[in-house]
Amino acid sequence: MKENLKIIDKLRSSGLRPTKQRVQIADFLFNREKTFHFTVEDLDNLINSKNDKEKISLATFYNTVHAFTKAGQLKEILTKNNKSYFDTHTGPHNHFFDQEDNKLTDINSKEIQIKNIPNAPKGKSIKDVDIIINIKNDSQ
Amino acid sequence: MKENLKIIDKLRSSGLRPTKQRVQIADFLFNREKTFHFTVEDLDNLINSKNDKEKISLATFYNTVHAFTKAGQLKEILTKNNKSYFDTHTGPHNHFFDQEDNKLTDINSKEIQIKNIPNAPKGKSIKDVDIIINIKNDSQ
DNA sequence: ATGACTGCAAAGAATTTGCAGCAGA
DNA sequence: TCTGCTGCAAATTCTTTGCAGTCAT
Repeated sequence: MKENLKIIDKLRSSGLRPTKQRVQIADFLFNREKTFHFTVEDLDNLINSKNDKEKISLATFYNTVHAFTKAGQLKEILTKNNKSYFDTHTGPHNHFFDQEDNKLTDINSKEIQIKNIPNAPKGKSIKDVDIIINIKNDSQ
Repeated sequence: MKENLKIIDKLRSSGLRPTKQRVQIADFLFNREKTFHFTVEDLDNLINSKNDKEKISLATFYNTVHAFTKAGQLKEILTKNNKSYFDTHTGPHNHFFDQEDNKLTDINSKEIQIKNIPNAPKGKSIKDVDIIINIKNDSQ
Protein backbone atom coordinates (compact mmCIF):
# COMPACT_ATOMS: atom_id res chain seq x y z
CA MET A 1 0.00 0.00 0.00
CA LYS A 2 3.06 2.24 -0.20
CA GLU A 3 1.96 3.53 -3.59
CA ASN A 4 -1.21 4.91 -2.08
CA LEU A 5 0.55 7.70 -0.26
CA LYS A 6 -0.12 10.07 -3.10
CA ILE A 7 -3.74 9.00 -3.18
CA ILE A 8 -4.00 9.73 0.53
CA ASP A 9 -2.41 13.11 -0.04
CA LYS A 10 -4.82 13.80 -2.85
CA LEU A 11 -7.71 13.06 -0.53
CA ARG A 12 -6.34 15.15 2.29
CA SER A 13 -5.62 18.09 0.05
CA SER A 14 -9.27 18.04 -0.95
CA GLY A 15 -10.32 18.06 2.66
CA LEU A 16 -11.43 14.45 2.57
CA ARG A 17 -10.55 11.91 5.20
CA PRO A 18 -8.73 8.99 3.67
CA THR A 19 -11.09 6.24 4.69
CA LYS A 20 -10.61 2.71 3.48
CA GLN A 21 -13.42 3.09 0.97
CA ARG A 22 -12.25 6.40 -0.42
CA VAL A 23 -8.70 5.19 -0.79
CA GLN A 24 -9.94 2.16 -2.63
CA ILE A 25 -12.14 4.23 -4.94
CA ALA A 26 -9.47 6.87 -5.51
CA ASP A 27 -6.88 4.22 -6.20
CA PHE A 28 -9.17 2.65 -8.74
CA LEU A 29 -9.95 5.96 -10.40
CA PHE A 30 -6.71 7.84 -10.36
CA ASN A 31 -3.94 5.26 -10.55
CA ARG A 32 -4.33 4.67 -14.25
CA GLU A 33 -2.76 5.94 -17.43
CA LYS A 34 -5.73 6.75 -19.58
CA THR A 35 -8.67 8.89 -18.62
CA PHE A 36 -11.69 7.00 -17.48
CA HIS A 37 -15.37 7.73 -18.00
CA PHE A 38 -17.93 6.13 -15.77
CA THR A 39 -21.27 6.21 -14.06
CA VAL A 40 -21.77 5.41 -10.40
CA GLU A 41 -23.27 2.13 -11.47
CA ASP A 42 -20.08 1.30 -13.38
CA LEU A 43 -17.98 2.03 -10.31
CA ASP A 44 -20.17 -0.13 -8.17
CA ASN A 45 -19.91 -3.03 -10.60
CA LEU A 46 -16.21 -2.69 -11.27
CA ILE A 47 -15.05 -2.21 -7.72
CA ASN A 48 -17.46 -4.49 -5.94
CA SER A 49 -16.93 -7.36 -8.32
CA LYS A 50 -13.33 -7.45 -7.13
CA ASN A 51 -14.01 -7.45 -3.42
CA ASP A 52 -15.88 -10.56 -2.65
CA LYS A 53 -15.69 -9.72 1.00
CA GLU A 54 -16.40 -6.10 1.81
CA LYS A 55 -18.70 -4.38 -0.61
CA ILE A 56 -18.77 -0.60 -0.70
CA SER A 57 -22.31 0.68 -0.52
CA LEU A 58 -23.94 2.62 -3.31
CA ALA A 59 -24.47 5.61 -1.05
CA THR A 60 -20.76 5.75 -0.43
CA PHE A 61 -20.02 5.72 -4.14
CA TYR A 62 -22.38 8.64 -4.59
CA ASN A 63 -20.96 10.54 -1.64
CA THR A 64 -17.40 9.96 -2.72
CA VAL A 65 -17.89 10.76 -6.36
CA HIS A 66 -19.66 13.98 -5.46
CA ALA A 67 -16.98 14.88 -2.98
CA PHE A 68 -14.31 14.31 -5.65
CA THR A 69 -16.29 16.37 -8.11
CA LYS A 70 -16.68 19.23 -5.70
CA ALA A 71 -12.98 19.04 -4.95
CA GLY A 72 -12.20 19.26 -8.65
CA GLN A 73 -10.77 15.76 -8.98
CA LEU A 74 -13.58 14.61 -11.24
CA LYS A 75 -15.68 16.34 -13.83
CA GLU A 76 -19.30 15.62 -14.53
CA ILE A 77 -20.29 15.22 -18.16
CA LEU A 78 -23.63 15.75 -19.86
CA THR A 79 -25.07 13.08 -22.09
CA LYS A 80 -28.35 12.31 -23.77
CA ASN A 81 -28.66 9.43 -21.36
CA ASN A 82 -30.07 11.33 -18.41
CA LYS A 83 -27.53 9.73 -16.15
CA SER A 84 -24.52 11.22 -14.43
CA TYR A 85 -21.24 10.45 -16.12
CA PHE A 86 -17.91 11.36 -14.61
CA ASP A 87 -14.47 11.82 -16.08
CA THR A 88 -11.09 11.51 -14.41
CA HIS A 89 -9.71 14.02 -16.87
CA THR A 90 -10.58 17.38 -15.38
CA GLY A 91 -8.86 19.71 -17.82
CA PRO A 92 -10.78 21.48 -20.58
CA HIS A 93 -11.75 19.04 -23.29
CA ASN A 94 -14.80 17.66 -25.00
CA HIS A 95 -16.41 14.35 -25.79
CA PHE A 96 -17.86 12.03 -28.29
CA PHE A 97 -20.95 10.31 -26.99
CA ASP A 98 -22.00 7.13 -28.70
CA GLN A 99 -25.70 6.75 -28.15
CA GLU A 100 -25.64 3.17 -29.33
CA ASP A 101 -23.48 1.82 -26.53
CA ASN A 102 -23.62 4.84 -24.19
CA LYS A 103 -19.87 5.30 -24.23
CA LEU A 104 -17.91 8.51 -23.91
CA THR A 105 -14.59 9.21 -25.60
CA ASP A 106 -12.27 12.14 -25.07
CA ILE A 107 -11.62 14.64 -27.79
CA ASN A 108 -8.31 16.39 -27.59
CA SER A 109 -9.07 19.94 -26.53
CA LYS A 110 -6.68 21.32 -29.10
CA GLU A 111 -8.74 20.02 -31.95
CA ILE A 112 -11.95 21.92 -31.35
CA GLN A 113 -12.31 25.66 -31.38
CA ILE A 114 -15.43 27.62 -30.75
CA LYS A 115 -15.55 31.06 -32.25
CA ASN A 116 -17.75 33.96 -31.35
CA ILE A 117 -19.01 32.79 -28.04
CA PRO A 118 -21.77 35.27 -27.35
CA ASN A 119 -21.86 37.37 -24.22
CA ALA A 120 -23.91 36.08 -21.37
CA PRO A 121 -27.18 37.88 -20.74
CA LYS A 122 -27.17 40.92 -18.48
CA GLY A 123 -26.18 40.12 -14.92
CA LYS A 124 -24.89 36.69 -15.90
CA SER A 125 -21.48 35.37 -16.72
CA ILE A 126 -20.25 32.28 -18.44
CA LYS A 127 -19.25 29.46 -16.18
CA ASP A 128 -18.23 26.85 -18.71
CA VAL A 129 -19.11 25.42 -22.07
CA ASP A 130 -20.08 21.84 -22.70
CA ILE A 131 -19.64 20.41 -26.15
CA ILE A 132 -20.81 16.91 -26.91
CA ILE A 133 -20.51 15.38 -30.34
CA ASN A 134 -23.09 12.66 -30.63
CA ILE A 135 -22.10 9.80 -32.86
CA LYS A 136 -23.76 6.70 -34.20
CA ASN A 137 -22.79 3.70 -36.25
CA ASP A 138 -22.28 4.39 -39.93
CA SER A 139 -25.48 3.89 -41.82
CA GLN A 140 -24.90 0.75 -43.80
CA MET B 1 -61.01 25.48 -33.71
CA LYS B 2 -60.57 26.46 -37.36
CA GLU B 3 -56.99 27.52 -36.73
CA ASN B 4 -56.10 24.05 -35.60
CA LEU B 5 -56.26 22.63 -39.09
CA LYS B 6 -52.56 23.20 -39.51
CA ILE B 7 -51.90 21.59 -36.18
CA ILE B 8 -53.94 18.59 -37.26
CA ASP B 9 -51.99 18.45 -40.49
CA LYS B 10 -48.76 18.66 -38.57
CA LEU B 11 -49.80 15.69 -36.50
CA ARG B 12 -50.96 13.66 -39.45
CA SER B 13 -47.83 14.35 -41.44
CA SER B 14 -45.88 12.92 -38.54
CA GLY B 15 -48.01 9.82 -38.55
CA LEU B 16 -49.79 10.78 -35.35
CA ARG B 17 -53.53 10.61 -34.88
CA PRO B 18 -54.90 14.00 -33.99
CA THR B 19 -56.50 13.08 -30.72
CA LYS B 20 -58.03 15.71 -28.51
CA GLN B 21 -55.06 15.60 -26.16
CA ARG B 22 -52.43 15.81 -28.88
CA VAL B 23 -54.17 18.68 -30.59
CA GLN B 24 -54.35 20.53 -27.33
CA ILE B 25 -50.68 19.92 -26.58
CA ALA B 26 -49.57 20.76 -30.12
CA ASP B 27 -51.67 23.89 -30.12
CA PHE B 28 -50.07 24.96 -26.88
CA LEU B 29 -46.57 24.21 -28.13
CA PHE B 30 -46.58 25.28 -31.72
CA ASN B 31 -49.03 28.16 -31.99
CA ARG B 32 -46.69 30.72 -30.53
CA GLU B 33 -44.24 33.28 -31.77
CA LYS B 34 -41.19 32.67 -29.70
CA THR B 35 -39.48 29.36 -29.19
CA PHE B 36 -40.37 27.61 -26.02
CA HIS B 37 -38.26 25.49 -23.70
CA PHE B 38 -39.89 23.14 -21.28
CA THR B 39 -39.84 19.97 -19.27
CA VAL B 40 -42.71 17.50 -19.17
CA GLU B 41 -43.49 18.76 -15.71
CA ASP B 42 -43.80 22.30 -17.08
CA LEU B 43 -46.23 21.13 -19.73
CA ASP B 44 -48.30 19.30 -17.20
CA ASN B 45 -48.50 22.35 -14.97
CA LEU B 46 -49.13 24.85 -17.72
CA ILE B 47 -51.72 22.90 -19.65
CA ASN B 48 -53.52 21.23 -16.80
CA SER B 49 -53.85 24.40 -14.81
CA LYS B 50 -56.01 25.75 -17.63
CA ASN B 51 -58.35 22.80 -17.94
CA ASP B 52 -60.14 22.48 -14.71
CA LYS B 53 -62.27 19.77 -16.18
CA GLU B 54 -60.31 17.23 -18.22
CA LYS B 55 -56.75 16.82 -17.13
CA ILE B 56 -54.30 15.22 -19.50
CA SER B 57 -52.36 12.46 -17.80
CA LEU B 58 -48.63 12.58 -17.28
CA ALA B 59 -48.15 9.43 -19.32
CA THR B 60 -49.82 11.13 -22.26
CA PHE B 61 -47.52 14.11 -22.00
CA TYR B 62 -44.56 11.77 -22.07
CA ASN B 63 -45.94 9.78 -24.98
CA THR B 64 -46.80 12.87 -26.96
CA VAL B 65 -43.59 14.73 -26.35
CA HIS B 66 -41.58 11.68 -27.34
CA ALA B 67 -43.71 11.19 -30.42
CA PHE B 68 -43.15 14.81 -31.42
CA THR B 69 -39.45 14.47 -30.80
CA LYS B 70 -39.21 11.33 -32.90
CA ALA B 71 -41.16 13.09 -35.63
CA GLY B 72 -38.72 15.98 -35.53
CA GLN B 73 -41.19 18.55 -34.22
CA LEU B 74 -39.34 18.95 -30.95
CA LYS B 75 -35.71 18.76 -30.01
CA GLU B 76 -34.39 17.39 -26.77
CA ILE B 77 -31.75 19.46 -25.01
CA LEU B 78 -29.06 18.41 -22.59
CA THR B 79 -28.61 20.22 -19.33
CA LYS B 80 -26.73 19.75 -16.10
CA ASN B 81 -30.09 19.16 -14.50
CA ASN B 82 -30.48 15.48 -15.38
CA LYS B 83 -33.96 16.17 -16.61
CA SER B 84 -35.31 16.14 -20.13
CA TYR B 85 -35.78 19.58 -21.63
CA PHE B 86 -37.46 20.11 -24.98
CA ASP B 87 -37.37 22.95 -27.46
CA THR B 88 -39.93 23.92 -30.05
CA HIS B 89 -37.16 25.35 -32.17
CA THR B 90 -35.80 22.37 -34.06
CA GLY B 91 -33.26 24.05 -36.32
CA PRO B 92 -29.57 24.05 -35.50
CA HIS B 93 -28.85 26.38 -32.63
CA ASN B 94 -27.41 26.31 -29.16
CA HIS B 95 -28.31 27.30 -25.64
CA PHE B 96 -27.43 29.13 -22.54
CA PHE B 97 -28.33 27.17 -19.44
CA ASP B 98 -28.70 29.08 -16.23
CA GLN B 99 -28.02 26.68 -13.42
CA GLU B 100 -29.40 29.06 -10.88
CA ASP B 101 -32.96 29.04 -12.12
CA ASN B 102 -32.72 26.06 -14.50
CA LYS B 103 -33.73 28.12 -17.51
CA LEU B 104 -32.68 27.67 -21.10
CA THR B 105 -32.24 30.50 -23.60
CA ASP B 106 -31.64 30.24 -27.32
CA ILE B 107 -28.41 31.39 -28.88
CA ASN B 108 -28.66 32.46 -32.46
CA SER B 109 -26.94 29.76 -34.47
CA LYS B 110 -25.12 32.34 -36.55
CA GLU B 111 -23.20 33.58 -33.58
CA ILE B 112 -21.32 30.45 -32.68
CA GLN B 113 -18.88 28.65 -34.89
CA ILE B 114 -17.07 25.46 -34.10
CA LYS B 115 -13.87 24.88 -35.97
CA ASN B 116 -12.03 21.66 -36.53
CA ILE B 117 -14.68 19.22 -35.57
CA PRO B 118 -12.71 16.00 -35.41
CA ASN B 119 -13.67 12.97 -37.41
CA ALA B 120 -15.78 10.40 -35.71
CA PRO B 121 -14.02 7.20 -34.73
CA LYS B 122 -13.84 4.37 -37.26
CA GLY B 123 -17.22 2.99 -38.17
CA LYS B 124 -19.03 5.91 -36.58
CA SER B 125 -20.43 9.10 -37.95
CA ILE B 126 -21.47 12.35 -36.38
CA LYS B 127 -25.12 12.69 -35.67
CA ASP B 128 -25.21 16.12 -34.12
CA VAL B 129 -23.31 18.44 -31.84
CA ASP B 130 -24.69 19.83 -28.61
CA ILE B 131 -23.22 23.00 -27.23
CA ILE B 132 -24.40 24.32 -23.91
CA ILE B 133 -23.02 27.48 -22.40
CA ASN B 134 -23.56 27.31 -18.68
CA ILE B 135 -24.08 30.65 -17.04
CA LYS B 136 -24.43 31.91 -13.51
CA ASN B 137 -25.14 35.18 -11.80
CA ASP B 138 -22.30 37.64 -11.83
CA SER B 139 -20.15 37.23 -8.79
CA GLN B 140 -20.79 40.30 -6.74
C1' DA C 1 -13.58 11.88 22.38
C1' DT C 2 -15.47 14.11 18.57
C1' DG C 3 -16.74 14.73 14.32
C1' DA C 4 -16.84 12.73 9.90
C1' DC C 5 -17.94 8.70 7.22
C1' DT C 6 -20.30 4.32 6.00
C1' DG C 7 -23.98 1.29 5.12
C1' DC C 8 -28.51 0.19 4.98
C1' DA C 9 -33.02 0.91 3.90
C1' DA C 10 -36.40 4.01 2.89
C1' DA C 11 -37.73 8.00 0.34
C1' DG C 12 -37.78 10.88 -3.71
C1' DA C 13 -37.78 12.40 -8.43
C1' DA C 14 -38.18 11.47 -13.26
C1' DT C 15 -39.64 8.37 -16.44
C1' DT C 16 -41.59 4.02 -18.32
C1' DT C 17 -44.77 0.25 -18.61
C1' DG C 18 -49.01 -2.79 -18.58
C1' DC C 19 -53.37 -2.96 -19.54
C1' DA C 20 -58.43 -2.01 -19.63
C1' DG C 21 -61.35 1.02 -21.74
C1' DC C 22 -62.02 4.69 -25.22
C1' DA C 23 -61.93 7.00 -29.59
C1' DG C 24 -60.42 8.14 -34.29
C1' DA C 25 -60.21 6.07 -39.03
C1' DT D 1 -64.78 -2.63 -36.34
C1' DC D 2 -60.11 -2.27 -35.47
C1' DT D 3 -56.05 -0.39 -34.19
C1' DG D 4 -53.99 3.18 -31.84
C1' DC D 5 -54.30 6.24 -27.83
C1' DT D 6 -55.35 7.59 -23.05
C1' DG D 7 -55.34 7.30 -18.24
C1' DC D 8 -54.35 5.20 -14.19
C1' DA D 9 -51.42 2.93 -11.13
C1' DA D 10 -47.66 0.20 -10.48
C1' DA D 11 -42.97 -0.50 -11.65
C1' DT D 12 -38.28 1.03 -12.86
C1' DT D 13 -34.24 3.65 -12.70
C1' DC D 14 -31.22 6.87 -10.79
C1' DT D 15 -30.20 9.51 -6.91
C1' DT D 16 -30.69 11.41 -2.24
C1' DT D 17 -31.56 11.20 2.65
C1' DG D 18 -31.92 9.80 7.68
C1' DC D 19 -29.82 7.71 11.04
C1' DA D 20 -27.35 4.31 13.94
C1' DG D 21 -23.05 2.47 14.27
C1' DT D 22 -18.07 2.88 13.00
C1' DC D 23 -13.69 4.93 12.06
C1' DA D 24 -10.10 8.59 11.51
C1' DT D 25 -7.84 12.04 14.01
